[in-house]
Amino acid sequence: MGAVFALIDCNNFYVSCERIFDPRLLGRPVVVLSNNDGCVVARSREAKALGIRMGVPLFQIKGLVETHGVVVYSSNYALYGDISARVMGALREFTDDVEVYSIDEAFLDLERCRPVRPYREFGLDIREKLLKWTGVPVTVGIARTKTLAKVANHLAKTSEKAAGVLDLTDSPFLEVALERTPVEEVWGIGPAYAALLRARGVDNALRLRDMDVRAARRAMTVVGARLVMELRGVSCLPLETAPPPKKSITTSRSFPGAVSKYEELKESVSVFMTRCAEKLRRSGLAAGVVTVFIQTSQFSAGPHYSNSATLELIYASDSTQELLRHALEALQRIYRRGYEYRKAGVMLSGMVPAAETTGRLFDDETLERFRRVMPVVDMLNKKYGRDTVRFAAANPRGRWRTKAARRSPLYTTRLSDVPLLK
DNA sequence: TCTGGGGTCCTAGGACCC
DNA sequence: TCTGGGGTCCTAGGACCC
Repeated sequence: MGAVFALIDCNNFYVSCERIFDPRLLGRPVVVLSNNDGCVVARSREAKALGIRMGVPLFQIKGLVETHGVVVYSSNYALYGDISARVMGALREFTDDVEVYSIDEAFLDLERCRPVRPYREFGLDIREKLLKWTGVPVTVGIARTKTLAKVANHLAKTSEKAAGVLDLTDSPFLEVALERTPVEEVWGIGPAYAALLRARGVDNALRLRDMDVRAARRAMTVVGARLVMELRGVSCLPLETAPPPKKSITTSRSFPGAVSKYEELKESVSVFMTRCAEKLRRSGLAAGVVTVFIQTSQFSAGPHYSNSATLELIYASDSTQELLRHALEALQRIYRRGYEYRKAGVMLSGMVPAAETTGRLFDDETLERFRRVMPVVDMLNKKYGRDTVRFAAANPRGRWRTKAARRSPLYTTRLSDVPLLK
């Protein structure tokens, strides 16, 4: 018998994280904003009920926020990342076969959980224990393929009767479930494919399942063909318990206001490169390609400019110092005076395992010093806090710094922010 | 009138995910 | 005034090579 997939999805994850530490938020409309306090990226059930849509800019719902006392938070990724790790850790109490799919979702193979109880019972157990252990409410969808588990999860969220768990394995309800799932809700169908499918009368998951596979392939590449098979119960997407190595690492930010000066862009790009290099070393990788991009606002009326420069390194590196030099060279190439920049970013690619970096022809003493300094910097910053030791160019307090006016305390990751019991 | 053919690599763009 | 960030995969088409 094949796998039985359970998709565990945290409900309104960012909002749920905030609620753990401030129970007064229970029952109230709460939203969490994207970087720079720009758009809504998470909504409590009450906020959804007010008609606040995903991705809407904050300034467009100001009226609603005031009238209904919506509680607004800046995003607090340190907190969400930490809670996510706890949730995933809790899931591993049930089985080692956990695929961490995103910050708030995981797939499990229930066939490999012992003892095998009725799947629904198992799902209810997971739900109850996760709530008790982590404070995060979750929804569980169970089916014979990942795509069907997604469908089950989606339905479980909206059905009272499901009580947070829906098992569609060998279910007489399967066809009804598919029929009730609008085509755009299917995993892998975005706006473009949805429009294309609807134009052909394929408006729900059942019709998509019964679509000719070759037609699906023509319209949506092999991804679409695979998707149709998955809806038919033929598993094409296996559980991936070990994450594949990263192919690229990006750090980019929008600025809260216009940035025109080269010096300020240089500061921001230096900080972005520092963050990228930190992530790189944490993954045990070195990068052979550095890309820097800068752009003006896509919404402003003024003159637009957007450009990027990519540099290929002779030797892949994981040293902030070295990568920084290349990033600033790239920035110089694309910087033009007289524009109001609103966003910049750095991307690393061409990854190789750090341990396998090519030996250099002139492996001199200076280079060896470079190589030794980064682990020390990482260690100090881990112990005493980010940017305790940094390169002079990377000033994290510049005017370009991301706005986060309503961020909750770093409850779980900064000692001085840990809640006190009184 | 006819103007080689086939393989590989790279890139840009488009689609999707959370 | 104010509009996020970080990823992946697939394909077509051009460059290049023999």
